[in-house]
Amino acid sequence: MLQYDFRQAHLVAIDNVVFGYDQGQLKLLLFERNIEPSKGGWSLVGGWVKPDESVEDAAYRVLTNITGLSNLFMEQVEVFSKPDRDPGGRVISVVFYALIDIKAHDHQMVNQYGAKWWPVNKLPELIFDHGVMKDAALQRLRIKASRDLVGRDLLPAEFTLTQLRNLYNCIFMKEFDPGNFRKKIISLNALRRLDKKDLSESKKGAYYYKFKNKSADQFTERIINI
Amino acid sequence: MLQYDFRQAHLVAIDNVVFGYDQGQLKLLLFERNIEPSKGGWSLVGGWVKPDESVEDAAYRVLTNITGLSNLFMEQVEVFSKPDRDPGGRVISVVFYALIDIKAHDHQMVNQYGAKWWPVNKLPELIFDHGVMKDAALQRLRIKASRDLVGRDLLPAEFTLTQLRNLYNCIFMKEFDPGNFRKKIISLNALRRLDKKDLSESKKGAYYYKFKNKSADQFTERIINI
DNA sequence: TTAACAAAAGTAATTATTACTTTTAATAAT
DNA sequence: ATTATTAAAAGTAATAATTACTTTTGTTAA
Repeated sequence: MLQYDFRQAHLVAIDNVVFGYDQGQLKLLLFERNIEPSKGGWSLVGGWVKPDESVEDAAYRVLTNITGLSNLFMEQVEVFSKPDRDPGGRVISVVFYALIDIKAHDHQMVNQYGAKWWPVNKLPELIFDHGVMKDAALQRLRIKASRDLVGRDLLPAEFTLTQLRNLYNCIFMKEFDPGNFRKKIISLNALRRLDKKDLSESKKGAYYYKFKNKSADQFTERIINI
Repeated sequence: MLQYDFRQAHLVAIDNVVFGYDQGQLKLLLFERNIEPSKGGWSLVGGWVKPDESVEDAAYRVLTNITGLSNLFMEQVEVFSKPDRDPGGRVISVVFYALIDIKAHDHQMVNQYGAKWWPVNKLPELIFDHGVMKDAALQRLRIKASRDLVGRDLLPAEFTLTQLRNLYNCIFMKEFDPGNFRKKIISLNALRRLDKKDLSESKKGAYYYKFKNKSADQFTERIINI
């Protein structure tokens, strides 16, 4: 166990880019930092990696502690390790992104930690390199969403194709053609249409859909061309 | 500098998946490990991350030391951090992949370190989780090669379209149609045809091509559909 | 009863992909 | 010299996917 040289050890942290979707907007969960350096600035959802856990376990632990949610979708993004990236000291940070249903998580716990949901296109100034981390995570989310339907973790269980399209509009920051988007999504055969309509947005009403089953949102086929 | 808790520090290493191309084959540079654990097994090109360098700097330093090459193309793949991944102790490893011209590097230095080039489809048993690391790196190489022409770092300066196609065949482990591949590559407008032919493979001879300029292999357009 | 509205369906033009066939330019054999 | 041989290079036609639209539908509110 001790044949390796432990003199050159590093502090390793994780930072989670937590995406949520609410009121037609893609949002990010941010913390108001209450310790120096950069006290008062806004940061991603971070924490230390413990000696006997993987970085994945650390990222998951930190996020479930705050949101009260389990079975979160999380994916590794990239390591940030410039020696001066954190003015408080040399910290290597592994970035993850997570997708969560804003309605489902424990708001009280989030509030108690001083966290707040911000629309991705109206973010406050982020500390350190967290802005770059967010950009990298969004790019990874786009790659994910270009191959798999990402609605399951962000939308309520029952949703309209218009809602799904709006989520994709937010993720890719462009307007998808309603007819073509509908055609493509239905061709994937991953959603089941319910005999129930949302009448709040139009006179005709839009059918509610739900995901068929757990594995049906994993495609090999491309949904969005990026 | 000392407001962070340095009691829970980690050993951080890098492992490079070094791809080369030679004699029509995609190859991997591997080391015969001369320390326990797994002495005698084959490993990726690894090294420790020093206190005041980024993981990118560490990966680059390790590889230039061994090959004598500079200006290497390298890209971060993923962090491997399961507590028991290395039986010698808890080591967090950041994996990179690199593309190098086998003909151009310092063979003597490579040999002196006990390294050897192995065809990717005839690899020896790799130590620890290095096999998984290799798979992840190959997948990243495919994503890269699906958007950018990757020949520049792997092929000699002048090459035929048949050679380039064979490289892509190796990377994607499938046979691309000669006519369609040619059509696609030429349409990218990234190569310049020389008034010179390679007559070793056919009676007619195949024109040599070279890359136009440094930035011409960065496309937004898709080359290969994955 | 009708106007209004977005949902949902349909369409036609364009572009990209695929699976081929034909022609070409050189060498080697006759 | 002529011809056979070879893979390179060019060409083609069918199919599939994408795009930019138009039309129809079902429901509510005026």
